Amino acid sequence: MSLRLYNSRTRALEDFAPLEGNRVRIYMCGLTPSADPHLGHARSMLFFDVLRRYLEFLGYAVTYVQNVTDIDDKIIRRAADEGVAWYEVVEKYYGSFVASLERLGVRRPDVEPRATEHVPKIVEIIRGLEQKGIAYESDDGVYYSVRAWPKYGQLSGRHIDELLESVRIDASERKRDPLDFALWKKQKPGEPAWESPWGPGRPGWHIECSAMSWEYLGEPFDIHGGGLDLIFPHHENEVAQTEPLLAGKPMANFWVHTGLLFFDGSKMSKSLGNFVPLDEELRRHDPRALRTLFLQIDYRKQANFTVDSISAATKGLQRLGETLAELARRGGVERIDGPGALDALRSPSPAVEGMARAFREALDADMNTAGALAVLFGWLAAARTLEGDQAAQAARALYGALWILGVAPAGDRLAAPRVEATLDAARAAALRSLCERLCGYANSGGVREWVEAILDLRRQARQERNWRRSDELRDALAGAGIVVKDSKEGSTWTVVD
RNA sequence: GGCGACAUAGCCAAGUGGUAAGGCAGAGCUCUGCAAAAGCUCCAUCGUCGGUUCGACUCCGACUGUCGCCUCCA
Repeated sequence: MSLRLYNSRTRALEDFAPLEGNRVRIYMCGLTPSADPHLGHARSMLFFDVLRRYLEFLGYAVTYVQNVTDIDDKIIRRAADEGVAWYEVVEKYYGSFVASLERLGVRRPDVEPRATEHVPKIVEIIRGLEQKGIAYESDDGVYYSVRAWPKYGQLSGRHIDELLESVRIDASERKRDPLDFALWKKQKPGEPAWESPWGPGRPGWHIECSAMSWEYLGEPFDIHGGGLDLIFPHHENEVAQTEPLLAGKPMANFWVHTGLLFFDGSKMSKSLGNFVPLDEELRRHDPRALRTLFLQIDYRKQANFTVDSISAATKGLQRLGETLAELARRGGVERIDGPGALDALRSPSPAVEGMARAFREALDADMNTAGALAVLFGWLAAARTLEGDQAAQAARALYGALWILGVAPAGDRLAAPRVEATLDAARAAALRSLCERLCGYANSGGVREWVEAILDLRRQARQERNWRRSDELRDALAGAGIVVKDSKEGSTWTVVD
């Protein structure tokens, strides 16, 4: 029983094993921060976050590198448009990206290297290619000679002659072959530049990933990831730049590509402009629900995002959380965060053995997260019958599973209903005056106190079996955005969105 | 034009050569003063047409449809 992953390099499902000992080295193509990131970016990062967690669960020591391509044509253009420096553009959009990923529970990479900080390594690689006769200098830059590398096109399944038919020839570029691409771009007036043997300039797109993966992971490394749209030309060119210097070894053992995300039927992309910025999307929806939604879709498939699909994920996740809370309560288990939750899943007790095995089998099968989630849901009914120590084991194992998927409930959900007010100012004010009217006063405590004060009145009414009064109070609260639910243990309430 | 992916119930969506996971919605029931929540139960024969096979949703072919890459893109 082991992890099998689809390898784009070989176009086959393969058993995964590290190249070296227990260490798994992953390089993920991150962002070129020239515009607001969107949900599609999040999808890729989310998947690799789960892959990373699962590899850790399996006992591997994972090194995860995700680059920032912090200089390119679009960043320069954007800076000009906004009248700011190129690095301010980078800080703005990358900062927003990082903040959004944090909300999504995506762990920070071990290293987030930037292209502009790795010019020496970039130069070194270009030098090496020059020596092999694969790179050449021209008036405006240093180019990669596509025809000098026989394997060009292998990764993405292209043929040079076919590519040639549809290539767009940019007359401004001085290259020998239309398919050649820039390794180094010589400085033009007003552009930022770094020193190099070819004079001031900047790295071309692609070379930064060759340089930084090599720098931090060594060559070859285990897994190279990215969105499917990067396979050509980006990944193809990375391979072409790196492998001539590796004496026949592949740059990365596994290439893992995530499917693209669509919004109302067409691809989300910066150039099409048909997307909602990620940070805005995260204000509208529960980040964990977004995670769940993506986990319910095969990572390699195209996925169409619609607003409706998110509510289904939200509800399902809630049920999972409710059962977990119940198991934790019965078993007397505190919230377990992080890798500490994994032991119960690694060596499961009899009560959770079946679930643990099925859960792993699903993830072993090319990270079938949808299947893994289905295992959890399917197990819920059986789990609810557990008591005492068995409930404790079940709770721990479920914590572990949810940690791998990154959708473990927030701690406060388990302890008590969410009471911290997320009410907007208008509704909070309405609530305050409601409290004043009903109770004759409103202390300065805030939403929580006001709701509790009103609920006290209602409890009284219920004790007196004054159902009419009770319902009036419930309706009044509902009018202010507070939903009350009664159970045998008492009333709970939540703020409605 | 070249290359490729996908097509499963109202929606989202796993999966396998031997008679279809799961989530949401919907229906019934339990609980409840009522409501909500929660729980239990029910709810598809897998785009079309051929072929291979004892047997196909799963393999092959054709067709139709949707989408992607070939240009910046997770």
